[in-house]
Amino acid sequence: MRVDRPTVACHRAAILQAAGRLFRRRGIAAVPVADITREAGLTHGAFYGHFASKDALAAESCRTSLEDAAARWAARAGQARSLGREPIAALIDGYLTERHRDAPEEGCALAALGPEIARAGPPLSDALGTGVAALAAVLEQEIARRTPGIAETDRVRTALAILAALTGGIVLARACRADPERSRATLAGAASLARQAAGLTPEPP
Amino acid sequence: MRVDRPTVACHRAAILQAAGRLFRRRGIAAVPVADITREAGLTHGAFYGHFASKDALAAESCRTSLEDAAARWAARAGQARSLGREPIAALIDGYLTERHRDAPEEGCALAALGPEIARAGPPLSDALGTGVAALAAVLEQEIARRTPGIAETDRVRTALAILAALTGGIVLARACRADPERSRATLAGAASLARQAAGLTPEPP
DNA sequence: GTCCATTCATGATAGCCATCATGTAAACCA
DNA sequence: TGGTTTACATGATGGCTATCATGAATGGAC
Repeated sequence: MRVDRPTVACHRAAILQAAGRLFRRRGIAAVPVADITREAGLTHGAFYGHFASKDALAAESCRTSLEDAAARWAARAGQARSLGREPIAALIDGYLTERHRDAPEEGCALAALGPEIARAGPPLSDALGTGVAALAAVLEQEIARRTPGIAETDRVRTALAILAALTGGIVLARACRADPERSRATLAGAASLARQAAGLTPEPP
Repeated sequence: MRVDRPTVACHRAAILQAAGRLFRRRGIAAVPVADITREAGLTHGAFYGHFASKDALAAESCRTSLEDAAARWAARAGQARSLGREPIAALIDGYLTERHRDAPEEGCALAALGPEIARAGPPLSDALGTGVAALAAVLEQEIARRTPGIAETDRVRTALAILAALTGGIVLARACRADPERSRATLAGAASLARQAAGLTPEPP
């Protein structure tokens, strides 16, 4: 049974979205193609009409997941600014939450899949590099806005330091999730750290 | 062919060490049991005499990898102190290196396998939690030594913040390894951040 | 020195999974 | 509206891998 053109685009998008969620929750290697298509409302046979291989899907999924995240970051920063709040603090507080820790399928692909993707070959790992650059660019822009005369070296380093604190905070909070108090302390500690890196006060509740 | 008792212990240790290296380089799911035993100088048939399952091996490997790392941290801190150097700075500088970034098989299991292990079931993920606690304990002890009157809450939070910066720094540096300059900037930025968290000066060449 | 338990190697077994082959029905085009 | 193309479903296929079964040979206890 054939379907019309818009539906085809819909199916492709559904596969991509299902893959993004399943990969982030269970890891790329642990998710069979059939699970992805089932989640998208199709069967495994439909897959290879939309993507050349599971690897190709993983690369595209990684790219779009991180680009979407960067777009959300930019939107959140803009919204914070229009409400008179500090944009970088808004990004930090939105990232280092228990909700993000507990729902990797809706969260950052860098924190959920960074090591697995970094080990992979160039098609996949390149997508990760591009995505990291996009996230860092959002932070750099906010840093430049806040400190107009900052040297490029410092701006880049600061953005990457914040990103490292965010990523590490979630990875570590997930790693010690069996000890809820320690896990919460991790989120709080990493948030203070990221604020310090950004030149903000450690605590603003 | 049977072997004597010390050799049996040797074989078991060789499997454990080979597993630790291969898991950290390629990921747990991506390493077949046969590769591990071959690296240990045996064949796949020998495996189940030493470990109940691949999962059991992974859990023990995770535990010993992280406990060894904690012991190395403690040793490095002690050595730094006896040389008149700041122990926490020595740990930070020893961790956030290009060598560590490029040789995950010799490095920290938390940075290499954190997300994969955190997704796993209790036997494995518990080992990760225990290991994180051991690493954090080393940092806490050094923090207490440097700031004797520090409140426990602050000590725990600071230790976890440093650990998050270290972990995130390596994960991020590996994620953008295709851009060497950015990757180096990540290591430098994360190191400054970790020093700040520890209350040290950002830069001591 | 003999016998038995044990350790390892070789060789199944069985399940999972990525990918391909085929058929069908509907969409698109003239 | 009829023919062709296309998207999907069903059903192989082949490779990989965890685990088990068997056998040989040696260490260790008496």
